[in-house]
Amino acid sequence: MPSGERASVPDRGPATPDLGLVDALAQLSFLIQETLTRVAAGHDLSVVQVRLLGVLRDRHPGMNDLARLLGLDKSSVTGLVDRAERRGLVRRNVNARDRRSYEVTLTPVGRSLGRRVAREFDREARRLARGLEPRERERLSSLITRVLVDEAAARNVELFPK
Amino acid sequence: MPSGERASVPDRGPATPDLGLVDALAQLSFLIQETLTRVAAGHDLSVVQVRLLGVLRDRHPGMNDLARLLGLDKSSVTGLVDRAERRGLVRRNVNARDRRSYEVTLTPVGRSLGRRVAREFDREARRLARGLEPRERERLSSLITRVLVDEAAARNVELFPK
DNA sequence: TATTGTTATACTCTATAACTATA
DNA sequence: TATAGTTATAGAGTATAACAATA
Repeated sequence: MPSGERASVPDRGPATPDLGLVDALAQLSFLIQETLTRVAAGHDLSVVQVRLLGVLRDRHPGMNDLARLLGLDKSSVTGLVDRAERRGLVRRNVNARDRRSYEVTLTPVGRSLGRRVAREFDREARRLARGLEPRERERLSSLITRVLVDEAAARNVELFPK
Repeated sequence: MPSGERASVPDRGPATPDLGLVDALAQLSFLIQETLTRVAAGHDLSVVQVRLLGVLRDRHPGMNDLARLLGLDKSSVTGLVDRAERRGLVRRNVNARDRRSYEVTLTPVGRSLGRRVAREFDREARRLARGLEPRERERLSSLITRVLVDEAAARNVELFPK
């Protein structure tokens, strides 16, 4: 049930409007995805290609593992890796122990491109929160982390790697 | 500059881990989009089709306006509306005043489908925040709204319709 | 001429089903 | 047989460029 409370800080001009939790979450997610899409596009990458670079940063999975990690069918990953390989961002290395499978790894170019995109996204995302006080940013980060931790637990997945 | 603050509330079991603002925002946006994708897919809709139904809820724009509202090229909107029209969700009505353009409107079926999807997404989104106290949900909603209000202002766009 | 919309074309992303090669 | 991966195919979604019709 949506409660009708107003914000407790009375120093925000007219009325401190609120979108409500659901609309706020939805619109925020579009804003973040749009930001990521824009940053990625600046390097001729799609969001899923950026995810691929991110997943490979500290892993060298096979195509099947990659499919699981990205939540895609393995046949989708074939094309994804094809295109990234054509651009010299990743490599399929033969796996000596199981000749059916590969080890997909980042090339130096892919790694550095991934880093650059991550850095830019970091900057843009912080820019979006520039209107919040440091304490508020902490609170926001903490509340969102709580939501993500709960969901990870519900899915029996670990949110914090290593 | 990334500040190194730890969470200030010391009452969460082991250590109150925090993803940091940027990762939290990114992962949250993927979680929300995944949720929306799943709900939409349950009705054989894509996220952009859901957005189309949403945009048409209280508007009857032309194809060009629609392109602007959705942030797409008008040629992309042609296919989008084609597919929705084929399914009986929207209609292209001739515009008597300008015979070059249409008025795109929801059919009753499209309107009711949009409502159903919105209701389901609402439920799922609330479910994601079920681990937060009511006061915390308010705070989260308020902080996100602040971010969105600031960004809307920066873009000179109005966030609250009507 | 300018605007509204479509068409032609091309590419990415995605899935399902059938296939190959290896285990 | 079971698993890892690819191929064939199909379709959504997107953009650019060229076009038609209307203003």
